[in-house]
Amino acid sequence: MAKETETAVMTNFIYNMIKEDLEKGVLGDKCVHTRFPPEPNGYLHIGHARAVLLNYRLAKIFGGKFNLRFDDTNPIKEEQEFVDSIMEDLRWLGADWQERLFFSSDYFEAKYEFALRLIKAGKAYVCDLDQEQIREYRGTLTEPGKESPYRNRSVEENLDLFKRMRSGEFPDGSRVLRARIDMAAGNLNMRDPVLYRILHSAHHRTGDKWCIYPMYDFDHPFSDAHEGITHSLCSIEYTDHRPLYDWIVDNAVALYPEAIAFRSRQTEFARLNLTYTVMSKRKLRRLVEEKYVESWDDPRMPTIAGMRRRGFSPTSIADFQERVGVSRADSTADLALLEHCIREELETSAPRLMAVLDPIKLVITNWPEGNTEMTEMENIPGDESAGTRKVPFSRTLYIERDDFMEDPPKKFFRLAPGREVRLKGAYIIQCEEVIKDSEGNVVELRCSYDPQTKSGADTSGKKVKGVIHWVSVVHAAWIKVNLYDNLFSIENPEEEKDVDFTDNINPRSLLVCENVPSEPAVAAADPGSRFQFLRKGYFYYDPVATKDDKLVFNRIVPLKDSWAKIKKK
RNA sequence: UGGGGCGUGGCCAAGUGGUAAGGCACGGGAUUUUGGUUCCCGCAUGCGCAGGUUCGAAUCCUGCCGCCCCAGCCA
Repeated sequence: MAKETETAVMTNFIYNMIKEDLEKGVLGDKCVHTRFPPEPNGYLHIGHARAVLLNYRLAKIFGGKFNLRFDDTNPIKEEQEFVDSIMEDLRWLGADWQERLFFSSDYFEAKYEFALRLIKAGKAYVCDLDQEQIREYRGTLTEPGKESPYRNRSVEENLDLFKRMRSGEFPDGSRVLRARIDMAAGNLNMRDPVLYRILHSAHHRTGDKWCIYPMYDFDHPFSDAHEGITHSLCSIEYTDHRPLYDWIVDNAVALYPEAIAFRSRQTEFARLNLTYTVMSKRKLRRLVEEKYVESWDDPRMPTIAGMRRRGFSPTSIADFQERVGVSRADSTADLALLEHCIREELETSAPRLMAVLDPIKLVITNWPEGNTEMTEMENIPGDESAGTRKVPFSRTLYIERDDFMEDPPKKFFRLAPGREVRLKGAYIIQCEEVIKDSEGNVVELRCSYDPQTKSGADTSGKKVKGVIHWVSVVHAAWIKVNLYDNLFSIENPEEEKDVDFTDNINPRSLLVCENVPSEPAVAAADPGSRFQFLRKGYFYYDPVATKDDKLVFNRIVPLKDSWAKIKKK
C-alpha cells in the first residue's frame, strides 16, 4: 500500500503545472525544488500535513529536492520547542529533508544587504510614521492610501537611518523600512509594505545579533529565491501577496543576482479542513488551555502529535491526502475518508486480539471446573504468514454486555435466552439461564456448550449466524482502554457563527474503560503497535500513556458496524 | 462601495469544445467462524443561475447570484 501511494498518479493542478514547466524547460538545468516553511510557533496539524506531503512528494516524484526551512523572522513568537516538535512530526510523516535544514535567519545578513541595495535603487525608504499613522495612511479597502511624508527621503538619508536602525539607535516601533511601490494600489499589500521593523528582542538562533527583523513578505520570497526553490507552494490566502512576492524576487534578481539561485514562483492551493474538528491555531490553543483536552498531543486533537498518539499511521495520513487531492476551492474533507484509510491499512496488517470492553460473566455449566483448553486462532485472517496464537478457554468467560439481549428483535443474531451463538475460535453455546441482581440487572449468563462444535472440527452440522468474542476470566490480562470519538458533535464546528465553538464539543469524546479483560497475548504486545480488538475496532498501544504494568490502548477507530445501522431503524 | 480567489452528486475531485473519471459516504445483493473484510449492482439527462456563440459547451463569450480572503511594525 505504501508502494501504491508512491507510484499513484498525481492529478492535481500543481503536478500538471510542474510537468509542463519541465516539458517547456522553464527550470533550465535546475531540478524541481520545493520546501516546507513553517513558523516555529506552534504544533503542526493535519492541515499542515497537506503542505508537507505535497511539497515533499512533488519533489520526490520529479526527482528533485525538498528543503525544511523555518520561517523564523519574528523572535517574539518563536521557540526552539516548536522547532523540535515540527522536525519530529516531519520525520514521522516521512518527509525527509536530508541535509537541507535551513532557517530563514541563516540569511539575515544577505537580506540586509538586499535591503541596502533596494534603498540605493530608490525602491525602499525609512518611514518614521508610527503604527497607527501607517494604518491611517494605508487607506481602506475602498479608498486609496496616501503617501508617507518620509517617502521621498534621499538615498543617503535612508541609508544612514537604516544602518542606525540596525545598530540599535532607535527604540522599537519608532521607524520601519518600507518598499516604495504604490499607495493607490487596489491590492493593499502593494501600498508601500513594511520590510523591516525594529525589535529589540533575542532570537532563538541569532541571539542579540539583530534588533531589526525582516517581515514575511520581504523575507520569504528572498529566502526561496536564495535557496533556489523552483516552486513555492503556499495556501490560498497568500494569493494577494503574489504581486509583492514577484516584486521582491524581480528586484533581487536585478539588484543582487549573486545571492539568487532561481527566480522562484509562488503557487497557491486551498488549505485542508476536516469535519468534526477545528483547525485554527487559536481554537486549538483554547482547547488545550481551557482543558477541554489534556494536551497538544491529546489523541482527540487534529495535531500530528495527537493523531500519532491516537494511533494513526503516517501511511494512512499520506493515503488520505492523496485521495482528497488538492485544488484551489475551499474544502472540508470527510473524517470518514481518513477512517477508511486507516481501516484499510490495518485490515491486512494489524494482528487480532480479543478484549471485552463492557464485560458480563458467562458460565459454561457443562464445562468441567478448572479445565483449560488452548484454542488456536489466526493472527490475521487470510494471511497465513502472520501465524496463529493460542488462547485459553475455560468454564467462566467474559463476553460483551451488548452481545446479549433478553428480549431481542428478530434481526439480532447474538446471544439470547434459548439461542445459540458461536464463541469465536471455540464452541457453539446455548443460553439457558439469565441471572439477575435484586435490581433486575443481568449479572451472569449460564450456558451449555456443544462438544461436537469445536472450531475447525465441527461435526455437528449446526449453523449459527452469530459469532462473538470472549475472554477467559482466570486468564485475563487487565488493561486500560480509551474509547475516542469525534471531538465535536457537529460536522463543521468552525462554521457556527452564533455560538462559541466550545458549545459544540462532544461530551462523549472520551470514554475510559479502566479495567478491560483481554486475552493474555496482550501482555506481549510492543508499545506503539496496533491491533484489532476483534469486532470492536483498531487500537494503539499508547507508549506515552502507559505507566508501569497497566497497559493503555487507544481506540484509533471502531470497525464499521452495520448492526448499529439496523438497530437505528 | 476597492482588490483577489472559488463555485462539478452528501464530502472531496478529474475534466481545458466532442457529448460527466475515480474515491469516500449512502442504498441493495452475494460470500463470511469478526453484523469486519471481500465481491457484484445502484447512485449528476447534469457541471451556481440566465442568456449567447457552435453541428456540438462543465469547458468559449456576456450578465447575474453565492461563498471565501485582504486594511499586523504576524506568518
